[in-house]
Formats: sequence, structure tokens, C-alpha cells
Amino acid sequence: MGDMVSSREIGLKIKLLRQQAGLSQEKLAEMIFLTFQQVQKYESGQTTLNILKLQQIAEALQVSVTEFFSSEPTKHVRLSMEEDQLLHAFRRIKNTELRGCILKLVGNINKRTK
Amino acid sequence: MGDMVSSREIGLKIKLLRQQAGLSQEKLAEMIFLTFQQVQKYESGQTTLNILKLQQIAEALQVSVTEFFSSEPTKHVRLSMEEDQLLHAFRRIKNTELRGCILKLVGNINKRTK
DNA sequence: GCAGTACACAACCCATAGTTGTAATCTTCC
DNA sequence: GGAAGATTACAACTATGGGTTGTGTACTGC
Repeated sequence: MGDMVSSREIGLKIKLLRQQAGLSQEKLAEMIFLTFQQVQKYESGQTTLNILKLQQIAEALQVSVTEFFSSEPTKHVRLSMEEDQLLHAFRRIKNTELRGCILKLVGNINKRTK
Repeated sequence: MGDMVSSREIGLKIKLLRQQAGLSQEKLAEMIFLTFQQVQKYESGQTTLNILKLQQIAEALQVSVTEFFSSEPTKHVRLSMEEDQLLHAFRRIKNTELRGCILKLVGNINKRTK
């Protein structure tokens, strides 16, 4: 359920996002109330971030915490109850062709027939 | 971008998910190569998890790491292309009653008519 | 040249992650 | 009822590594 992400990888991501945000190590450091040397350790993976610090950094860099754990840009979607229900039902359909039909049906339901 | 989640909250979530998985503190502990007393500290929020441990726990409990950062029980689901397509189409349907019909249709598609 | 900024690296220190030990709690079974 | 077994709770100790200070280097612009 999602592969392990090493401290090194998360560190690199922090560095990347920090640079994208136009922040120096020192700037970021004071935003999370630490020294810039400590930020260096994070970025190089020398020390392992704990949850609170990671959240502080995420907030400082204006990104979601989940950003650091998704190695690829995987699709994480928040579902309503209704949508969740639909998905579960849809997944129970083993017949591939039938699923295709459902897709076509639902997809064209709003389009006026020519 | 996503509210802070305290160690306490994450701890409670771990406890909940662990129990749902039918695991004792000791079982979980050996899965992550620590003592069960340390698991206790996590669950009670006495010690702050670092990223690696959180990932190990997530893996042991068969959940995504992101699960622990969503304060409300929001459903985060990983979608296939097909499912993603279905959802988008479904959301475009404004008619509430019609959506209900789709749900019923898809939901009963496998059930044999009595 | 020098002053200022941004980053890298080493050595030290102490908070706290993680340990061991004991005890309370809740079963189940005879 | 209580013996035996698991599961959890709490306290005290240990030691790892998170976090600090200190120094050095590279790159600016004046």
C-alpha cells in the first residue's frame, strides 16, 4: 500500500519544493523554528523527520503532507458517500465488457442524441 | 493545506486501525521490530513518530500513510484509469434522481432477479 | 580587496525515542 | 473461585540521534 519512502527521498523533495518556493535554507529554518543546519540534515537525509516537523515544513512550503509520500503523482481522490457506493458496486462487476458499457452509458447520459 | 495532526490523534488512529486489523500491541510491535511498550507510547501520543516508523506501521496495518493525516474519516482511494473515468462521468450528472438510478443499476447488476 | 548571502561539514550536547521491569486487567477453563 | 494465559498500563532507566554551535567554503556585487 504505497512504497516506503526513505528520508533521503523526502529530503530531496523538501529541497526541491523549497527552491521552487524561492526560499533559502535559513528562511525555511526560521519558519519552522530551527537552525538552517538542521534543515540541511533534513534535505540530505542525515536525520529522520518526525511527523510534526514534516507537517510544519509542509505548511511552510504550502503543500500537502501527502506530497512527500507519493513518489509518483498518484491520484488520490476524496469521495462522497454516493461516489464511494458507486465505486464499490462498479468494482464488483467482473465482466470487462459490461464495465465498458456502464462507462459508455454514464458518460453519454447528458449528451443529446444526434 | 491540511490541518496539523497531533501525535495524539495519529496515535488514536493507529490504535483504531490496529484493533480493526485484529492485532495486539505485541503483534504489531514485532512487525515493526520494536517492543509493544513502544507501540503503547505511539498510540497514547507520548512519543512522536518519525516518518520511517509511520510508514512501517502503515504497511503493517495495510493502509496508506496518508490515512493518518486526514483528521476526518475521509475516504482516500487510489483509482484506476477506468474508475477515474467513471467518476468524472458520474459527477457530471446533475440530476440527483438519475444518479440514484445509476447507483441502483450498477449496484444490482450482478444480482440475479428473483 | 571586503561585506553579505547561501550552503556544506564537523563536533558536541541533551531531549526523547526506545528499552527493561513490574503490575493491573480481562479472559477462559477446570 | 482461582490458576493460567494473553493483553494492556505505567514507571524508571539507557542511549541513540535530533538539534545545536562553530568553522569553512563558494559565489555574489560594490
